[in-house]
Amino acid sequence: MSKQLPLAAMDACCAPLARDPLTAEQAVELSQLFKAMADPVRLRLLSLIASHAGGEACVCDLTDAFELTGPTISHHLKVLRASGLITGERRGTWVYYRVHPEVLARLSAVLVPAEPGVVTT
Amino acid sequence: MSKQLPLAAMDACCAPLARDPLTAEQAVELSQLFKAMADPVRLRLLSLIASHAGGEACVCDLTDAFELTGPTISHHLKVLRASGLITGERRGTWVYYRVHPEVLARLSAVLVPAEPGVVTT
DNA sequence: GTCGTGTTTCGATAACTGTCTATCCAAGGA
DNA sequence: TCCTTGGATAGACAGTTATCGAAACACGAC
Repeated sequence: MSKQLPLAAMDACCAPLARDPLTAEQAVELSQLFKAMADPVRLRLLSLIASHAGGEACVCDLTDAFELTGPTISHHLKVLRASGLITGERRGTWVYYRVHPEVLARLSAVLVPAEPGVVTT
Repeated sequence: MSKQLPLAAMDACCAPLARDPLTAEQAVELSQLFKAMADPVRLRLLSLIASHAGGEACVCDLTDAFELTGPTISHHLKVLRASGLITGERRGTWVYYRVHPEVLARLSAVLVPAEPGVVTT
């Protein structure tokens, strides 16, 4: 895409939390992602985008789902974008957002608890 | 340590973010969990506890891993406890913490991205 | 070019968060 | 009993964040 995501998202650690202690660096990177999701509005935005048909949604769809002003929605989208969770692309009048599945997958993998049966390769 | 976890953690939604849009309620519950993890220190604490031999760690081990004062560590542990991610138990002189694997598993499941094979149109 | 719709940025304010010091409680040993 | 150690609580401070209204910007239609 363009110039978003110069950052932590892709370098975030992979080993599950419960297998090895996080380094301070990994913890900082991960915490930035979690912080981006630590807001009900942003979680719903993320979910709306991720679950939208075609894998993308325009801001006009998103603002209708909330009782918040446009600027506020834009702010939350910016936070999500800065964290690398989503990307935005302008096509004509509207801006379309889509999620970065790899980042979600990575977070999901990190949170997998230590199951006695699970042997990681 | 009486009864922590009277709350959201166990009711938090299960369907992956990317499959169905979160309701406002689900988003609030999930955001509380993510907020608890949206801090490098708390992430490392969680990781230290989860990855510790026996599945539990005492506070004395945890404080040594940081350059923070005892009360600060205690504060972060309290946040994690209040969110339902960990439980603490006093045994004699020391307090031992362990994670709630179900909560981690649930979060992990929620973050699983939409699988390319499962197309919802 | 101008106009209108949609989106972002700016500036301000209120609320929240992380950290500290000081203090207090619980358990164990002299 | 008193004293020491491990851990939690209380209160305060600085830095950050969420939200808004107003203004500015980008694009398409005309």
